[in-house]
Amino acid sequence: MYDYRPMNNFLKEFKGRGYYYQCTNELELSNLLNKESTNAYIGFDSTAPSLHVGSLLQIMCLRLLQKHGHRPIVLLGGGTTRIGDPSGKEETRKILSEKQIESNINNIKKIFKIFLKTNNPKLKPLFVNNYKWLSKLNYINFLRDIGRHFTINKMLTFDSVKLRLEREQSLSYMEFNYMILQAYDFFELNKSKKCSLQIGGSDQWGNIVNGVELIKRETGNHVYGLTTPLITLASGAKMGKTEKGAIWLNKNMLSPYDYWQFWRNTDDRDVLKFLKMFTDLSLDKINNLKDKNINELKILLANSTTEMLHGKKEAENSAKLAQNTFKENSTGENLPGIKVKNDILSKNIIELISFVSKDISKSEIRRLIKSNAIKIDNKNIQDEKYIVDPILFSDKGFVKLSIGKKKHFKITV
RNA sequence: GGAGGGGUACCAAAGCGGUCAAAUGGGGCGGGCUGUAAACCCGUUGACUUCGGUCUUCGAAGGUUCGAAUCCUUCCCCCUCCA
Repeated sequence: MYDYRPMNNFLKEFKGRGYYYQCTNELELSNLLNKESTNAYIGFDSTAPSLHVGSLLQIMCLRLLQKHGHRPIVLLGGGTTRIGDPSGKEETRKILSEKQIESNINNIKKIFKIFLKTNNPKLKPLFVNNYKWLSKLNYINFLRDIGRHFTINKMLTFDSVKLRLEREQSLSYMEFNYMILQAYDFFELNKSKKCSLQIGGSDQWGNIVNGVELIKRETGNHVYGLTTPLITLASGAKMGKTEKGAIWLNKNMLSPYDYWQFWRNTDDRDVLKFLKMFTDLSLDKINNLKDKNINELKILLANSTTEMLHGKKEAENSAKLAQNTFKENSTGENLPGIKVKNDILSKNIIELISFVSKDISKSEIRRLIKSNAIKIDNKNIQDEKYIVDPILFSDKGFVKLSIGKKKHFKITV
């Protein structure tokens, strides 16, 4: 029997933007979303004090959901963070202290408050912490009521488990239970928050399906799962972590300017894809942009993404700063300033750079100097013993230090 | 439990008594080209340095030796095959 009702708009856009990978029952889900405002959840890892760009796709899913009149539920896993998802992990994860997890969760919440801001009280994001219910579980009851729905035979076939076993890496009983707990989370949210949809990365498929089945068996409710593809860059690398470090979403961990730069430096081949995935620009509009100059598009991408996270003003400042730095080769007055004490300044250039960018070793600084990478006020410095002349400070009050072509600092005394 | 193979820098992988701070590839960084892209080319890639050198690294701890990543002993970990 065919159902000719049109596909739900959320799903349509979800697919159009490239978010779609798999769904447990697309047709039924489409009908449900057409019929009523639905609550949907995504769980986020709380092992770090911020989320990075790797989680952005998930966040965008919730944002899209909200745009289409459904309510996002953000699960910050105080409970499961204490255990650690074995999916994709080679080894057992370190266990964090409660205090750390609490503080992580609070920081991460800030990100969602930005992305999921709304005036409609019905669509406000719901924050839940699974520690609340997982910590109260009674072992015997849990085994009897929930555990009976899971067969070891099946659990052993899940990739997260299978891979570990195949490689003869140890998988603790604690981790083995992760998938059951995640299924239980969904069950709990279905019960208490009427949550009928779980979204996640494609690696979460197994965990999500478990939840869907558990709910069907326990309650007879039909709920759904939806997964997003793993985004790989044109270069083949995973998104989110560069060699310079993760692209964090919290301002205090990565400046808006660096965030802007991350997007500005997108590989040509990824630009349109990212515009669809990570901006609010309509798909029609993006399709019309195809022939535009690629660098214009990258700036558009950087502006849109930065504005969404850090606000219009920060986006504009970043764009302006980039313009100054790269196009006009300016003196750098808008650069983030770094205060340096006189005694460091009066030593030599190596000490100065070492102070400004403390993760570069002195040997490396020497190498950089030899390879023409260091500039003061756009002038190449070739002498290791160079000392910044105080006169340079006198007219504008600062000096621009450049390390390579992309790192620039405004040095003040 | 038995037999064998192995643990080397960010990763992969050579070296198997001195010439080893350790070949090669990937990655990173810097330079060139350009468009703050990709591709390509060149350089560089333990730390400190008064640029003469000095110090610390080859699973861990000991030992042999003028000298050890390389040989010996013990220990830890991983892999393959058999039971």
